[in-house]
Amino acid sequence: MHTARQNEIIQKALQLIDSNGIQGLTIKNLSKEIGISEPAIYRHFENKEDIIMSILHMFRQHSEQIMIQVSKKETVSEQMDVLFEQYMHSFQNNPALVAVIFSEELFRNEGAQRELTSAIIAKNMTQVTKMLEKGVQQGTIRNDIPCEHLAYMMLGSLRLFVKNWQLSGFQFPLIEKGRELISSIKTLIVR
Amino acid sequence: MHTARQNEIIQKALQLIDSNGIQGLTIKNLSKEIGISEPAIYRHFENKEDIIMSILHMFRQHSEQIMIQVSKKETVSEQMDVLFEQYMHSFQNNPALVAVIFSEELFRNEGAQRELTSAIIAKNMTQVTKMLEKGVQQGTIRNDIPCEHLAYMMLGSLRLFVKNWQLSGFQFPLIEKGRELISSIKTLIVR
DNA sequence: CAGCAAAGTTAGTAAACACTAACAATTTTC
DNA sequence: GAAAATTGTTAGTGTTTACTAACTTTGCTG
Repeated sequence: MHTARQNEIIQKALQLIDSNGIQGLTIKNLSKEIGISEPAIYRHFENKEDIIMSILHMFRQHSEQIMIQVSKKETVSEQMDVLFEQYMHSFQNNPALVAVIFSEELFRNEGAQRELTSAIIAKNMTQVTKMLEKGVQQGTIRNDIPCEHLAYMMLGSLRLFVKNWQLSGFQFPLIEKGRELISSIKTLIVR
Repeated sequence: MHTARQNEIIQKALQLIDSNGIQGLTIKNLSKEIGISEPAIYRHFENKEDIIMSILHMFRQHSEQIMIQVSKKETVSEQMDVLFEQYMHSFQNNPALVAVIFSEELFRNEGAQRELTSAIIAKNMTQVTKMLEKGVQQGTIRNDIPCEHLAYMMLGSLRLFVKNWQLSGFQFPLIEKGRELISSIKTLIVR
């Protein structure tokens, strides 16, 4: 789908956003980071909007990949483990990705960015909610609380947790602490 | 502390960020919104950075005010109610505030912004964690889960919930649905 | 190895950006 | 009600922004 250079540009763009926010993503910074001239960027992407949309598409694809892995597991308990584990590994391997899970805040300009962003989040919430509902049906998840609320807690705490990891300057072991967090969540909602 | 015009500028700046992200906050937009010329802005704030810092200070003060209200309640259960209730009312009255609770994503430029932002979030987490720990000591909060994890769930779900409200275009009744969410959380962690 | 497409360059554009200088109106103060 | 401070204006600064035109280098292909 993308050439090597295009992937390089997407990755560097992500890192620029990660370290300086959306305002850090300029064509100048990007070309400097990669080591080519500004106009060379336009040999690979039509415009800046195109780069941002590619970042969002990449993240969506990434999320979908995780959900595929999740759906391979049979019990909801295992699915929750895989969901967390996969996300934690993604962030560990590519810390710049943390910037994108909060993309709602970043990409509020263009209509297209906005819509894609909303869609990704909504899909995430829906999928997790459905996963939990299946658990309720199977009798493995407690049934006295709306699954939407459980999904808020799962995804909300995951997001805040990862954000704190970033704000701390990646000071604590993400995967290890992440396992402890999901374990706590499971204690609360698995029966 | 601030003059009427300064407060007006802060509020409009907040609204600009809310509707178009941090990139929507320009002196031109701001002056247009208020109905004065660009240089007139500089009669009230030294520079743009100054405006942004004032937004953050306002939000910090706002949060502190809420925590004061919270600390007036005796039981942790009541404190949780007040915490949620106060935040929900704040967002209901001033939806633009939603943009600021995710300020970590917005203000990643300057060192000063970054630090203040991190400090606000860290303080929030610490205060809620301590509140829950007191509950554990009093025997009202379950003691089989680290309070830090409970704080992640409380604040994380609150954030994601409010964000969804914003993304939905304020379609659902925030306060009502918020009460349901905190009720669910309490079912899980109050014993 | 000629031909050609892909990927790079330098030099430039217009628009937007934060901000300033100089002056004018308005309001406050004594 | 004059002096002074405050708050506004118009016109401009230099810098940064995304992006383009025109030309050159690189690397692959028949």
